[in-house]
Amino acid sequence: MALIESRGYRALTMAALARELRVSPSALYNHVRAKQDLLRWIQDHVNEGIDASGFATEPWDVALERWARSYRDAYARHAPLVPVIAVAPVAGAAHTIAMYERVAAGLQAGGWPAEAVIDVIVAVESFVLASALDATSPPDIFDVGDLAAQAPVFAAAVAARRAADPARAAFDVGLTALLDGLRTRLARLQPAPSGETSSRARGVN
Amino acid sequence: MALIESRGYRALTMAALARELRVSPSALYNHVRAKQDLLRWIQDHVNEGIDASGFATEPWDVALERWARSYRDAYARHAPLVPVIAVAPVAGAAHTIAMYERVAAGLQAGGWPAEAVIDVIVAVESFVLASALDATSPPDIFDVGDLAAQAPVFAAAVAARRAADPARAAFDVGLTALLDGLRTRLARLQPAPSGETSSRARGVN
DNA sequence: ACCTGAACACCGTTCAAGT
DNA sequence: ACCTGAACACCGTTCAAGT
Repeated sequence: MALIESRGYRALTMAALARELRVSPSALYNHVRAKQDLLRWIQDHVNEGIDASGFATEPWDVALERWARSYRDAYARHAPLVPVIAVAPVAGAAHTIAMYERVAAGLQAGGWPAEAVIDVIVAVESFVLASALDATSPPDIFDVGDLAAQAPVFAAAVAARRAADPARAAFDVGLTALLDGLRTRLARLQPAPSGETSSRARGVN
Repeated sequence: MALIESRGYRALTMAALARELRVSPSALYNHVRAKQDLLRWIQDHVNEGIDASGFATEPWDVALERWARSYRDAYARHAPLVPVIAVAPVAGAAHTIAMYERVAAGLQAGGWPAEAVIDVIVAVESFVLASALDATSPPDIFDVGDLAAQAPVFAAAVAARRAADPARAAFDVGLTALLDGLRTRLARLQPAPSGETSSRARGVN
């Protein structure tokens, strides 16, 4: 059905979708209560393609990094869904729930206490989703224009930033820092494990 | 002019604004090229209220934390602007540029190299904006409904999460980790300073 | 159970015409 | 320079009527 959004989200209108399916717009409301339902359906489909496989085999931090990168790349291609996700409840979205189950199980196996698991997921997810949005922003977004004189340090910093993919560079800085900080937090949360370093601790399973 | 959005963003329609100003809708287009202009104007106004004062007096990490908290709280009250910010160029928005100037100057004075400053800002800002969006999400967003059997670990983790303000708890976890990781990165970037600890280093000015 | 066709209540925006 | 009024080209959604 909705495999046909190859023409961007701005064109994803109920009338256009109906035309694609050679059906009248009102017919869609036999399969969907509102457009919001359709977007949640697409979201669940996108989430099915996110790589959460590492949580079954790798240390939690390695798996979390792989998941975060896969998550960001997926939503960089589906940026208009980002504001939807923030509000849409997860109930009924089977693939989405399956993804969260893998992440939660991996974190808990890695030593995170149950009451902290969701906070970690939400924190990483927040950073990931906004970074996906950032990846779609115009490259000249930080050009100060004729106000450069009032912001010399900022303008110079913008000019000094010449990475091939600035949005990815910022994502890398943030993700690395976030993971590093989470490792530190977990290490403080639990007594030092025997033998392994804390960043590689698998915990019980 | 636009001090009158006390009735929420869903009601912020060109027609409603025109009615508020006792003017016809088409008259607005003498002051604004499109609705997007209006939203950027409001954004600049919101940014004026964000606390970036710490960068002139405090160590960079203390100032960054204060800025991030103030930033999140402001946009938790203006969540519909978040998707706009991600795309809207900064040019012409005087207060927004002034804010970035303070942040950039503070980071550079704290020892961050010019070419890394924007990446740090973008990373923190991404996390902040998505957390603001998250703060407006319904509290039952993670209820798995009738799929609980397929996601036992996740469902248990959701149940174990009983903070008074879950969104703020996740924000705290993420911000603390992010700042911690950034301190570590800066310490690795520069040779150990004399006398002070790296987290308190002010650098040159 | 699923469709059509007409209609409704909106959107943002343009443009000729006025003062 | 700034306004009005009418119009345009859309939106998502509802609902009676058909098969």
